[in-house]
Amino acid sequence: MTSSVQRKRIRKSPDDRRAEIVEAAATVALTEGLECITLRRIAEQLDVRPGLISHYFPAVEDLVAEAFGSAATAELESLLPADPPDGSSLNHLARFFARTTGPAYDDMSRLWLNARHLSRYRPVLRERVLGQESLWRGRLTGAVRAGVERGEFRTEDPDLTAIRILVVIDGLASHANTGLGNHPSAVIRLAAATAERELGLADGTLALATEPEPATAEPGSPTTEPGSGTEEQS
Amino acid sequence: MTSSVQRKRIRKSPDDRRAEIVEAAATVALTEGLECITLRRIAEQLDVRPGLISHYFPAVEDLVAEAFGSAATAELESLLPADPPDGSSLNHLARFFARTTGPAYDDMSRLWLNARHLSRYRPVLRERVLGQESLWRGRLTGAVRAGVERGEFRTEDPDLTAIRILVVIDGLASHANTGLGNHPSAVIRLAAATAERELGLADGTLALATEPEPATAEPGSPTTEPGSGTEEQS
DNA sequence: TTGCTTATTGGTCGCACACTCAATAGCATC
DNA sequence: GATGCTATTGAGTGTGCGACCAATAAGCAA
Repeated sequence: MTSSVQRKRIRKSPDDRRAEIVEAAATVALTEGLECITLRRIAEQLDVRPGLISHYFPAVEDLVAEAFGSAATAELESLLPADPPDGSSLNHLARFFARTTGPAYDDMSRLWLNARHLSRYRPVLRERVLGQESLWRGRLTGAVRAGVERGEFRTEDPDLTAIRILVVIDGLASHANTGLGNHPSAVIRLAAATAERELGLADGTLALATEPEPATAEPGSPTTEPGSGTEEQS
Repeated sequence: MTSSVQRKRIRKSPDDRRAEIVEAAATVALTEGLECITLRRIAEQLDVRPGLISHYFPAVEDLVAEAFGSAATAELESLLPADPPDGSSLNHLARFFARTTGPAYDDMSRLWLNARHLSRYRPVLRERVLGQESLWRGRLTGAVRAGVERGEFRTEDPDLTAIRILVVIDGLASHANTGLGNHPSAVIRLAAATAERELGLADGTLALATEPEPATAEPGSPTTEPGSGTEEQS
């Protein structure tokens, strides 16, 4: 299935090539899993030879960690932008929950699950996971704190509140590979409900505000590959 | 480094041998991970040849699923015995939380994480995981319902309550491979606190009742972790 | 003791993996 | 157009995996 004969080798700058490799690996990580990031698989995707991947990443584990970091960072940026758009904090969080509990987040749930398990064997990846965890927690804490300062939320400890919300999200994400659709809506809403309770909001507040949005220039992200369908694992 | 020379082959009944294989696989699953269940690894552990494992489990995936099921069932049985001991429902649950949030449960947390991820690629395992999930949920629901009937707990929907508790436990277990020790006690207590809120109990009710126990022949869990005391950084 | 069933072995095959390194060729520079 | 740097290739190493199967021997029954 490679693109026929290898006609001409294309020579790129190390920076470009490296970025290209990481991007390809991140895509594979999201769609097929971190253990599918192999020299052969990534090389095939980029139509180069496996040796080239080795050249840029002498140890595959480093590429795996980099791929996870890249995918997670990108997701967080689209999920909870560093500079909160002018809308209310409530809308900001509502959009966060709409996304994290919807099917659009399934790949990311799977990736977190994947990374957390693989961390058991891969120290470099584990460090990345820890870094991303504190990044996500910090970002959510910031969003909560901003809402508190605006008078929209009410909580004693924004940090603990963020942790409580994330624990619920992680708990729900645990089932990404086993039973997505069979959850009753009361379960799917668990994360938002937790946030509402923690932040002193009325029930359903964080669920309804998703649609009346002034369109913050966030169309379908171009990085999301729906297809591929090929899944194998020996 | 096998136990010296293969002196004499020992012939066992198929049932015994099969049980022995599953038990060994379950041990490996708990201590090293499900992907370490290989023909060679299990054969080495039992001091037999790999071919023998293949003979009893022509497809390794079946052994992996069986090993997970075996380990999970055993754990559940010790965690929430089917026939609740004569003690109060509150004690029953308190012991459950003491165990699930303590380090004694780390291996099991890792195993669940492992199995849930691996379910992505292994259909047979996925079915087992789904089965165990409903088993655990059912058992916890039963414990909750028993407490409600005794007048010790108060909840509208025991099933939903059980799910909410399990989601928190799963969320906490997500971090089994990436720093469980650095959680502040408020986080470790999250599961019990959720149960207390759900069941209409006062704060700390499910944490204190662990020590004044009439000794129900429950070895192995004297580690009443009051808190790891480590600070956290956001 | 002898014979027979079958649990167990030993060996082999094909595959996928990470990693290494000398040889090659793209391309910017002169 | 020639030159030199180096990004890229091709070929090969060794390991571990699941799966397969004919040969072997353990231990029960006759």
